[in-house]
Amino acid sequence: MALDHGLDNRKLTILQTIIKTYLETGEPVGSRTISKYTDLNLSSATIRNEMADLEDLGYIMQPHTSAGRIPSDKGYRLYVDLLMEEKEQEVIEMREAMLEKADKMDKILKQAAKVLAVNTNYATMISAPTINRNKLKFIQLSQVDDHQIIAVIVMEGNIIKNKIVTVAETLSNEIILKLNMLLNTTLTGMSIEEINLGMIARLKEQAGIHSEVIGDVLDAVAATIQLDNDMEIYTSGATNVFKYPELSDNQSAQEIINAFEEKQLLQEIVTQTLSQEENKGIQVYIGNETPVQSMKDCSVVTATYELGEGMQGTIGIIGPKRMDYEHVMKTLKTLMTELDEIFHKEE
Amino acid sequence: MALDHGLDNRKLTILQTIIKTYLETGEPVGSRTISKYTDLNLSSATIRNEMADLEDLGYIMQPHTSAGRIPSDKGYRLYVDLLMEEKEQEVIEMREAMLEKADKMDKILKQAAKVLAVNTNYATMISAPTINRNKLKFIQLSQVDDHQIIAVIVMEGNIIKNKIVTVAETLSNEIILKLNMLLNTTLTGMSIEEINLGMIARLKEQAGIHSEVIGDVLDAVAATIQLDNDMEIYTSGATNVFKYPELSDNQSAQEIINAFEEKQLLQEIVTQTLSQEENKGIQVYIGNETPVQSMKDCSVVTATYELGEGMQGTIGIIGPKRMDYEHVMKTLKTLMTELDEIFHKEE
DNA sequence: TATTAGCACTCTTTTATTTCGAGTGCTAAC
DNA sequence: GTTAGCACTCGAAATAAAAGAGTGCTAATA
Repeated sequence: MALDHGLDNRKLTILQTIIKTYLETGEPVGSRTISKYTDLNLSSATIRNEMADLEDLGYIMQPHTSAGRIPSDKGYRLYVDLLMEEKEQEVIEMREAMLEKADKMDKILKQAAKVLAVNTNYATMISAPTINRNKLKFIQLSQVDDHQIIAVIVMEGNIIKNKIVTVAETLSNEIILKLNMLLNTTLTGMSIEEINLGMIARLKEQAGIHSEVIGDVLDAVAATIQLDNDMEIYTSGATNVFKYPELSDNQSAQEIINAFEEKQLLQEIVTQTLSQEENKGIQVYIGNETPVQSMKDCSVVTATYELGEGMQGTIGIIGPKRMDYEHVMKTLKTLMTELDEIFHKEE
Repeated sequence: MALDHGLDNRKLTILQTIIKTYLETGEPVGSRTISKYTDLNLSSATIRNEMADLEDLGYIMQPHTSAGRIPSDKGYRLYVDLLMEEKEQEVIEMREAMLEKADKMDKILKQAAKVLAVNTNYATMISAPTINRNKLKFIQLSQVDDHQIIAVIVMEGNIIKNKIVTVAETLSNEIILKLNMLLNTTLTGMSIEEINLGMIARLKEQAGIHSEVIGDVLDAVAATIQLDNDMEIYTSGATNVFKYPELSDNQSAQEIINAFEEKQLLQEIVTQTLSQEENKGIQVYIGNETPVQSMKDCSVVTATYELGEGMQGTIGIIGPKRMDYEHVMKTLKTLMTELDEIFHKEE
């Protein structure tokens, strides 16, 4: 689709030049610079006229009179939308770096976040896939000692959770064996959403005198699996924000880094991203568009990756508004592909 | 023991006043301030003479001529050593805050770090107990699917580790049962250190045709348990460093926060702390005394907590050199006690 | 002999003033 | 429609001046 901005080619070129230059330098861009670095062959005066127009249209702004222009959020938005149109791909040797140390999913993701941060020079986050609709693959109770049972739950994708349940009575081996059989035959292949009260009631019934234990265990299982319980989020490169004066100055650095430490706020970004219906691709939040107020001076680029069966996680990059969108989007796409392949091969 | 500084009472009072005042204000302390705020009833001139002496002795220093004095590392050291002598305790309602959300150890520790950070306004870290000498409580293999076995390992203190092992051949239920028996009878109650090659050889022998599996599994177990693999470290309040101008200014903030994100360096502090023989108590590293160079402008206070059986972890507080040592040490002691009790009750 | 008042001196911090230059908007000419 | 030219604006950097906090030293004092 062609984008519906009311700009002729020349204005567009000028706008793009302003943005690109500003991305590099971080300094307001003046008319002379543009007249020199485009092949439009226009004098600075002409450029000035066009810039005045662009400012009227809201695409650029002046920090103060007699300064050059910087892109407004609207300007960035147009730029990004234009970028989105040209789909490109280019595989780099990310995978190597990622697989090197990776054996389990959490390590892969941790590593991916780091690779991404180093690669882009921005702060990055990756959320582990939410397992809401993910299926139970295997569940096992084992007696640890007289009053403690450990429940190990393996989900599709080899995500492992465990939980220690304290029970009042000591259970014999046979009983535990029976409970395991019962749990596995009933629950294996089900998603968390599908395990409802009726099913639990039926299970309890079948468990007979041990219905209490089953209840406790199921509660524990549910609690353990529950995604909102603790959505794992891996981050890296938070200190990259110091590389951009416009972020490191004020207390914005503090706010951003705090968000990265507490992870509470990052979670909101994830939730927001996953809730978008057409989330196949990449989303860009510029300035105030971000779901999290403390990042209103940043841009946030997110992407969703799939593990099949409705399992999906989010990758996010947080940087200054003058982020190198082109590079970021390309890198993100690559990473998504890589993750897809790694996880599908692993399984 | 009385400390062996060569200071008379008056000098000591003056030094302490300088330090305390500086802790509060962060500004160099002048002679007039001291003459006013002590009950020594001395004029500023006299104080000045004493201060000149103290400076000669290396306890205080001037940032520049005609500024007040600030404590030197040596001055802090004396102050801290004096504090160490007066043992105090005071139980506050930390436990509530900590137990509220805590069900597993990692959550308790995470929460503890947070509570501590909020309580002190410094950056905090807690390392999960290293399980080097910790004993195996229970081990269980389960078949997840045709070619994958999950090994769940429970250590003393209910620390749970798991690992998926891929096997070439499909194993029958009976065989897995047998292997479980074998592993548990042989290994339960042993510490990681005690599991040596001879034992592994014997196990393999007993496993007969499945010796290969046993070997793989044991390797996995060893790898999983190995502490250097990944020492878990929980942190909180890294952004507290912004509260102290002397840390937030330069790039020191960046370095510290980076250390907190990467955790690599924090690990060194932990290792260092745990390697001290007389580590029962609290250790204070002032400025250059710290094991980690990037924290040379900070003070690091560490404490060791015990979970019995040689399992121990470290709690650390990182803040400016003008840290409120008194409060920190008191809080740390309380927290240690709390942790001890919580863990010993839980078990 | 220990303490103190007094004073000149030092060095940072703050504030005010100046200068410089990048960039603009406007006008008039091409 | 484009451009050269010019006066004007405003921030940033440079410079200068003033203020203040604190010291070290000397000489007087108890």
